[in-house]
Amino acid sequence: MEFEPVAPVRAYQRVVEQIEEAVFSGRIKPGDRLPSERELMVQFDVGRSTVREALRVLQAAEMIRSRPGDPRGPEVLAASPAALHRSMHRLARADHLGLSELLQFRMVLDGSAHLLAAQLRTEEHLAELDAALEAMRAGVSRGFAEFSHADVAFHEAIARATGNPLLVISGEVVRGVVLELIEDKLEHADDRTALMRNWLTHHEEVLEAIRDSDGERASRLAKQALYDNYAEYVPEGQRRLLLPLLA
Amino acid sequence: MEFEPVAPVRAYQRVVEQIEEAVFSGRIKPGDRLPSERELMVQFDVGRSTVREALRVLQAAEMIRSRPGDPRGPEVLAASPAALHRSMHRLARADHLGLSELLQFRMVLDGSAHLLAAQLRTEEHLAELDAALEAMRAGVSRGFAEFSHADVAFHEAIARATGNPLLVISGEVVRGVVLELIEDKLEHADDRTALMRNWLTHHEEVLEAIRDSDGERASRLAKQALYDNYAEYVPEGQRRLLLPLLA
DNA sequence: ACCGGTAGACTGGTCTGACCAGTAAACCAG
DNA sequence: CTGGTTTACTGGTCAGACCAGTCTACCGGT
Repeated sequence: MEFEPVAPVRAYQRVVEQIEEAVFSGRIKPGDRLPSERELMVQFDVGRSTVREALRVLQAAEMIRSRPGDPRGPEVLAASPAALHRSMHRLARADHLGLSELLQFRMVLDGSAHLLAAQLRTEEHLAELDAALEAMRAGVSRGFAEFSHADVAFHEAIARATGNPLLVISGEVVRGVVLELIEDKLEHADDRTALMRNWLTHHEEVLEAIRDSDGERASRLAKQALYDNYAEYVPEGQRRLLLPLLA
Repeated sequence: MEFEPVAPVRAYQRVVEQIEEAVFSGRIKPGDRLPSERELMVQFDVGRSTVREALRVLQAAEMIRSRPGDPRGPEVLAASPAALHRSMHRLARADHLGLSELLQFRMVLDGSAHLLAAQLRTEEHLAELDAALEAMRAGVSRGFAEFSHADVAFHEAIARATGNPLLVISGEVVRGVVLELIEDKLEHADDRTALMRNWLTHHEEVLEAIRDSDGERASRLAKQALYDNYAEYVPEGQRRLLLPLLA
């Protein structure tokens, strides 16, 4: 005989669930407005503080935004990776997530994204990638920040070429967290110009593979480049975790 | 000249920041207790509703937990992947993703997880997988729900064998959302016993490959099985999105 | 006809004070 | 020493109030 721990369901929690459900089911779409707090408290038959705590939770999840004075009520936001980014960042900060795991995950995502992008890309995607690469070339002489920005745009363009929002978002998030973990180390790198030129040639090779629809090559190049550029920051004992992905 | 949008900082937000800071900096450790709400409201010099909204935000981020009646106050929790899980789940559900995208992503994740698991698994992992497989065998005769439960356990064991929490969590989330999308179709499948036997043999093959440390084979088997079992539910025109992953 | 200012009716943000059900620890009777 | 009971708290919820801010619709001046 198995029992479960009993925990009362808080009123604010039930309010959250109902609103969440309405968003998930599509009954409420991004851009729509929720009724005002005073109206919600009538509809849910709870006090205003309960409504407000529910809205706070939804706001923390980046699902709504409310502004005082706006007579249209709280705005329902489009799904955004911000909350995901925050929680992943917190985990990394608490040492529950090391660079090796993040890098491993990024190699998985980027590798697959390159593979898929090479086979599914359209001419528009290629043009977008060309533009991003051009921006990177220009960025070399305009400082590391600018270059890094263009680099991110290139990777996002590849993810978009797969047509899969999950790959776009997870890639974006994990890339961001990795950068936050090692940005100080990159800041103090000796030869940043050589570094940038390195990355540039690598991206050119990748783009060529994608243009040739050679997914296998693009994927291998991407994973290898990640390893080559970041493995030095991974504790030695954990580098073997990354090797199986390079085979 | 660049200006930034001006937004007033809410009182509850400043409370959140201070508590967050104390946790991140280590001044407050997991297991510690926060002062009671009534105590916090004098320390921060704000009303109780403000304190409560701040605590709600922290609770939504899985950083604290509070229980009515506990005179020791709200408990500070250790960082846990639960928040990551929730935000990823929300994202996956709110984005109104199609089965093709979810399945594509799952093939990516499962494929890599199998590859890594095969090379990194220990004897403990193998024992765990053996147990899960045994539970699946028993489940065949005990109904679909039971079988499905054991199946999930098997996949989670593989993900855990990679040692990467990100693979575990994203796998869990995507698998869950996929199931939500097609569970009704599975419920009404004609020959569920044959279906279960099919899956069982497939899992046996996978486990063998993992035991042999043959990551390539395990990965290929996993992706192929996903395609074989789920592609029929994917709209025809979108199946080509999945094919590049089978190469 | 247009425009700028203004009045009013809202909004969310915050505070106060109250009540309840629940917990835990100290107390007390057996 | 044990088992109930008291007591002083806790968080959860509600009601009501005030404020600063924002829209909107109206209105008077040009």
